[in-house]
Amino acid sequence: MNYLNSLNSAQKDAVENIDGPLLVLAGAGTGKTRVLTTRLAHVLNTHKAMPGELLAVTFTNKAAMEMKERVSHLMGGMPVEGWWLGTFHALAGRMLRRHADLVGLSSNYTIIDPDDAQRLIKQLMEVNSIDVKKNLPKVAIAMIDRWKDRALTPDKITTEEADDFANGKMISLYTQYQDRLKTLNACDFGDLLLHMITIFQTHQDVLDQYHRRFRYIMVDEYQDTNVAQYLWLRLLAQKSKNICVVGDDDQSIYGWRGAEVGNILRFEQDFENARIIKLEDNYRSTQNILNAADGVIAHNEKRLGKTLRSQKGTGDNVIVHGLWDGEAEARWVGEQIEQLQRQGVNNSEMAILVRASFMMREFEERFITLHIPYRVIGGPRFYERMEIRDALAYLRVTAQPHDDLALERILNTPKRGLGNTTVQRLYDHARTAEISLHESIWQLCETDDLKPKQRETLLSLMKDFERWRAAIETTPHPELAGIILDESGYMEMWKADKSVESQGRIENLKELVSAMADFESLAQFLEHVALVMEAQENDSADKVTIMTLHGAKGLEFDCVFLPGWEEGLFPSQRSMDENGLKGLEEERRLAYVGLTRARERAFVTHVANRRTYGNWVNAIPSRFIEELPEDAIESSSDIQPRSMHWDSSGFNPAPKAFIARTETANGLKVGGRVKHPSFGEGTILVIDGNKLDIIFDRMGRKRVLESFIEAV
DNA sequence: CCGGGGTCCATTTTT
DNA sequence: TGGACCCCGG
Repeated sequence: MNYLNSLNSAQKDAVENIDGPLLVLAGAGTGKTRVLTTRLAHVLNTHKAMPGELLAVTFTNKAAMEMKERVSHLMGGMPVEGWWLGTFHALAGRMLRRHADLVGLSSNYTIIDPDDAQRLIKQLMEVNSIDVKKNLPKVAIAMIDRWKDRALTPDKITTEEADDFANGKMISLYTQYQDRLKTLNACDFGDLLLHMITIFQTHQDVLDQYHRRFRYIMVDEYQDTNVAQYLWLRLLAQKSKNICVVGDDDQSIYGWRGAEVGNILRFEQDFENARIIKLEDNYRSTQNILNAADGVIAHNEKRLGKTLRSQKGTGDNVIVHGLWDGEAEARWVGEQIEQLQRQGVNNSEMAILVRASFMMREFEERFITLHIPYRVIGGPRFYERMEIRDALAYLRVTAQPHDDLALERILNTPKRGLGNTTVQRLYDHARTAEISLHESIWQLCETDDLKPKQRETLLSLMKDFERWRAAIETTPHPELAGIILDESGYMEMWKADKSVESQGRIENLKELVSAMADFESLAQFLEHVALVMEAQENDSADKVTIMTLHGAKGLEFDCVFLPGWEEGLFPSQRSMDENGLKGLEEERRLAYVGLTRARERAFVTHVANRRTYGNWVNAIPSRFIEELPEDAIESSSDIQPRSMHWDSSGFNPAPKAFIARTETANGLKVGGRVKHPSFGEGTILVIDGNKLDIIFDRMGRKRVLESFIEAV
């Protein structure tokens, strides 16, 4: 097989060891994806299994898509439809469609998104007279999510675990939440796995069916699995024992979301006669970068341990640089970027990886003034946008009348005069009669509980939905979606809207409608959208990337900037307070992930003064900086020794006097209309020396240099 | 149904 | 510091 020739011996070993449990411990940049895809192709090529007999699991849709493409390519363009290759959630969801009745759902159940889940728990908390200000619904839903991560159904929660939150009613709330979901014929993300585990544990015949089907199981990013995912895999693998997991314990950074590093650390004990193959040849980074990363991660106690060997040579030292404050840091990074540009590095080969998103703004502002093109990763996703969620709600109610959450969302959108009082009355009736909102509306419209105006509006809306529903059979679904958005007045609402964003929203809606054409039916589209819909990145321009360290996992760049390496920020204080040593070790893994994203150059910075929540605080360099091996780094600092004298009070004056003015030397005034060569027109908000804060009509608020601005 | 003003609060977020 | 949320007055 010629595809084996390009692999090193450890990789080849991992590809050819097909039977029995196998852990591939794949360090950063050691060709993990390549091993996984080649192995899959190898199983097929050696006729050990047919495509339908393989189960391949990833965490992200992106990873799943990439894997499909690469395997298909290796197999000479073999079609991948119908393969059991996807995310945990997509695969479990697909199984659950077939067996939904075993957990009291019907197969057309809806998958609710985190936003709906939060609204649902909030409603329940209010019904239970829990003060939702003191007990944030966000926290309640997080508790439930964490329980689900550990495969704990309400009956398995101990009083101790539920603690005092929500007047000690969390267990009951969890039960009510699950009941409510069942009534709604809905699942949240965690349920997809949890229900399947329940089914496997209570219906041996169903489990047998999958045992017969799946001869080989492969799992990517195993270090990020939670208990539920682990149990699901274990149940599926217990017969064939042919399970191959790939991962890196040093890159486990989602513990706060329920991931258990323990799963990968324990693999040998969990699966008898398991083999471990370590991939330690690194094809990505220079040895200096690897030494730096290794020096940091070596301080962690709980790890399997491996040492990366660069196949690229020593390279440059990792730069460590201290600066006065965040502004100086952004300025310095900007200068380095300009210098690298002059050396011929593409913008798209440079990235700023921050610990927390609030740190992004300072870089954005600086890049705007310097005209460095950049892209921020981590804004709201396509399907999280208001207009998309609204449109989906219309489609969901059309497809499934009893989807209460969707119906509630659009009942008064666009405004129809159905205010809070009406909705509350409908809900009260629904609850007492134990019926859905949809039924409740029909019933109440036959009484005179509601005012005639509301009754008419509701009846007309319900008739609209009936009409659209009837059209599902006869009208192609993208066309139907267009009709719905039109006839409901939703599209009109945005067309009439004069705000800056409305044009973008209309375009998003059009994009949604055209995206539907890729699916066979409305139902199939809705199934897909809940789990998979992503913002399409049609932005191929050459830009510097600004993103969080978490977002950067799996990516690589020539040059990586790692700002904010300060105690309290990185490692994050909260992480350490809440999770102690475990938290600190996860932060350290984050540092490891950050450094190993770099191919050629890495720049670590820290500042002496960081502004957080509006006040200035002194900062000391992160302990991770001390952990960097001296001979792999080159250290310098702009911080004047003088600055060390006035610390400790916690209340320092701002580093620079800020004198507010209302007019610039050239006569531009606050409130005046101006024009910028790349951002278009806007209004001056604040004047700060030669810098202006301007609200641009199309781009929002930005800080720019006066020299680029002219009055309109 | 809207906007003004006060208050409270702050990480990371694959599905 | 600034954004999200809520209450109240028009």
